Amino acid sequence: MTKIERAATGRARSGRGATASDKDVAASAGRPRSEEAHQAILDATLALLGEVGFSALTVEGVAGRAGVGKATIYRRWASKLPLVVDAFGGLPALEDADTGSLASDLKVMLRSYLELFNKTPLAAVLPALASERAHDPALAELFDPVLLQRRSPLVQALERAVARGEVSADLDLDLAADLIVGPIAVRLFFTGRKIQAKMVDPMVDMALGGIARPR
Amino acid sequence: MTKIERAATGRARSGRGATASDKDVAASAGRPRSEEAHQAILDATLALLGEVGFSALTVEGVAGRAGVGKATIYRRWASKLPLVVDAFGGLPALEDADTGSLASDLKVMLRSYLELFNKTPLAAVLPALASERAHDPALAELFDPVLLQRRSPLVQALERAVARGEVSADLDLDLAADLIVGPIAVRLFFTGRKIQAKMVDPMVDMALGGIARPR
Amino acid sequence: MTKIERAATGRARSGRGATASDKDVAASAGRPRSEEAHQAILDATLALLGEVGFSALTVEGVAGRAGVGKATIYRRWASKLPLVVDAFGGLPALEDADTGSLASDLKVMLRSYLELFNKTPLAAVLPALASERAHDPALAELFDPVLLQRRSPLVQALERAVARGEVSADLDLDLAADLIVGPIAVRLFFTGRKIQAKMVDPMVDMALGGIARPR
Amino acid sequence: MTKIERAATGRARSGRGATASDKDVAASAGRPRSEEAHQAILDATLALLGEVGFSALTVEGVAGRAGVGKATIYRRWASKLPLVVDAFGGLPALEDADTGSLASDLKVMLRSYLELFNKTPLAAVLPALASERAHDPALAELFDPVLLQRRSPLVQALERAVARGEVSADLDLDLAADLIVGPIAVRLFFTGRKIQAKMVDPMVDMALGGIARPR
DNA sequence: TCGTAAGCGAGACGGTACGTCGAGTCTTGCT
DNA sequence: AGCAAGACTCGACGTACCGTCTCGCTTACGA
Repeated sequence: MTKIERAATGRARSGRGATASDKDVAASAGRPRSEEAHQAILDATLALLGEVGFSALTVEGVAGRAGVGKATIYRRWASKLPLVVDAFGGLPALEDADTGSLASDLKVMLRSYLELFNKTPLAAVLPALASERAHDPALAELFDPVLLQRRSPLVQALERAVARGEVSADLDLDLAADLIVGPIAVRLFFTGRKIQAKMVDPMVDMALGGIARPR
Repeated sequence: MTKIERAATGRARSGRGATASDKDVAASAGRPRSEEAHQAILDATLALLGEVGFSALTVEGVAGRAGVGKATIYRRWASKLPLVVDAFGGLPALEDADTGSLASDLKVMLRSYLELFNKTPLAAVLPALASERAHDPALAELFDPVLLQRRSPLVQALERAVARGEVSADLDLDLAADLIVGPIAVRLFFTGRKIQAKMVDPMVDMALGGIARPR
Repeated sequence: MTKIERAATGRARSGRGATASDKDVAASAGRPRSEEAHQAILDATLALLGEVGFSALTVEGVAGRAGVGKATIYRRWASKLPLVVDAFGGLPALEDADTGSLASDLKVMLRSYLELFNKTPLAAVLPALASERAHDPALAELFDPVLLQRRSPLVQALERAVARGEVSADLDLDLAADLIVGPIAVRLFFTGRKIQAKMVDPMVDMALGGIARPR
Repeated sequence: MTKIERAATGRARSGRGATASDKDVAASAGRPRSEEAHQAILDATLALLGEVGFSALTVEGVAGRAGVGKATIYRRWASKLPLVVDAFGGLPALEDADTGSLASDLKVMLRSYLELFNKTPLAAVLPALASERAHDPALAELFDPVLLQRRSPLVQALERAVARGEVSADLDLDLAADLIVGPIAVRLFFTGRKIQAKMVDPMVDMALGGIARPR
């Protein structure tokens, strides 16, 4: 009732006759959720992920660190998993680089991405979420689009290479993307050592040139 | 550690022949540990890993399923992590195949390995352990040798290919191995779909031939 | 306190006549408190007291039942205790009866009071408030005058009996009142059974005549 | 366990020596419950009842004070109510006194009982339990027998008085008992003042002699 | 007649306690 | 000394209310 009136007013104001796209519906009864608390929670989550890792992360700990009641967290996220997915989604992703050649695009992108692994809890979060994904379809639904979006610059670089004729037009781009990041994933998951920036060139070169000696 | 204990116990029980000189003296006062219980615990662990996944696996549950007291588990493993590592170590690994060509070696090996993912909790366990590894150096120490050993057939196949001249002698074999299994790892960790056997050929071909169109 | 406010508001709304001199000045800026909400809250409180009892009574529940925001309750009462005291104060009390003899006065009064126990949440509220009273002096201050007022018809009946010469002039009337209602209190607090109306006569007779056989 | 103790006591009292049929079989699998913890919990409960009262008593507080985990409390009592009933049952009760006359029996008994009100949390616990009793039949079942047993010395004193001819043989002893303790109950529940020892004599005298002036 | 100040329902806020669960340890009596 | 059973302390879980605090709104008064 009130809601309808308000929505109507809003629409009237924006003077866009039938604009179906009104997103701000549903609007508020009661006190609105605190954007401040929201951010404090995500920040605390990332901080603690970096400090104690995923499995030792407790909702209670996040609440304490964020200066927030537990209920305020549970009002927004059903459990620590979607919370971590959301926090993870806020971390920087692959940054596209368009240098004119596939090899150098990839090298620039991967090198700067590797830096993120050393600056953010990314390395701790990724395997943990991957692990939970398997047994929790609801998590998969949250997690997958985030992942997809994060690797899209990689696919774009490959598409540019196709356009340039650097790679064959009937290449399976998805598989190619997996091949490029594969070694990083393997070493991230199964190795303690930090992955060194100088590994990027051999990785990219081998992925592009292949293992087998060209006859 | 656990393996050593098991080996020692096993030896003590079975062969009395050469034993006097053995170093595993100290041996038994009191009742020896039950090999039966040991195996029941590992079996229950694998069964539950498959059913509920790693994060919902509880020591209490394992004890119940194995018909064993909790203390009997803690007497052998310090916590659920080394227990799972041990159980994981009991799963079948890559099986070497020597067919005369690198491509077909790899295809045979990967195809049969993919089958294991569908038959065992491997797919559930690997990412979970990888995730814990990061924040638990003690776990890394247990886990890494197991991993290394499991991929050794892959490296051997590559070494044979070097010997045959199929690949260049100065190839970084470790990196090559990562490149080959990379796409599988990526899809295992970040995808819900089971990896299909028919993906193996394109994967191996792309890894061997490279992404870039040979000029 | 609350009563004073209510009275003041009521007067302010209706009569404008004699008001200038009234002390309840300061009066209104802004919207006056809703008498409707006030009553809805008290009604909801009594209803819920009857349904779920005192300890399961929540302010949130009262607000919900009364169709009122929590703040509207806290604006009027500091907590659920004074609220319940107020609600309790609205329940009917002992009703004086002047029949000419102490015995029959008491029997009439107690009989009709017992009926209230079966029709109102009185039986649930009294022990609860008594229990809180002990550790909450502020509550005592609210509660005691209400109690005193409620039993005054009893004392008046006794005073009439003194005047008539039915009882000795130097009788401790307060103690006598306690003796009369004592058995009801004991049974109310420590017994599940409803107190039956037919118990009233023996109770009063025994209180008046005493336990000991007159020699 | 408490039940067992009570049953045991009962049996011992009824002195049926040879009950071979001991029901407490079932006996031990696993570690037996710690009698030490049991007592520590009851002690902590009584201490806290005295300090903060019933409604501010928390299970968490009891656990902390007793140096015990919460689960250890919940393993024995379903909630704080039965716990408090049990603790209450451990408090001293009316102590029988046989002086040869009803009046002096009662005066001695009540006087020493009043002392308990000042030394134990009795005064805080009784109204609280009475209040909860109403809406919790399970509690009533625990609470009633304890109450009954606690007032039995009073009934016994009355029975002796009947035997002696001090009171009429067809007196309703239960009602008489209620009349005697009635004033104490009323003042306990509805008055802040401690009940003074010197009130005992007038109370007993009025209960025995009656309110009405003997004609 | 209109501004303004308080009241209104709604519901989020930081907290505290709830009752449950599992971790890892300890204590039974038995083997 | 190992075994199954199960109680132990501890600490996190997710829920429910507490009493307080915005929200956007209504409502009456006094300028």
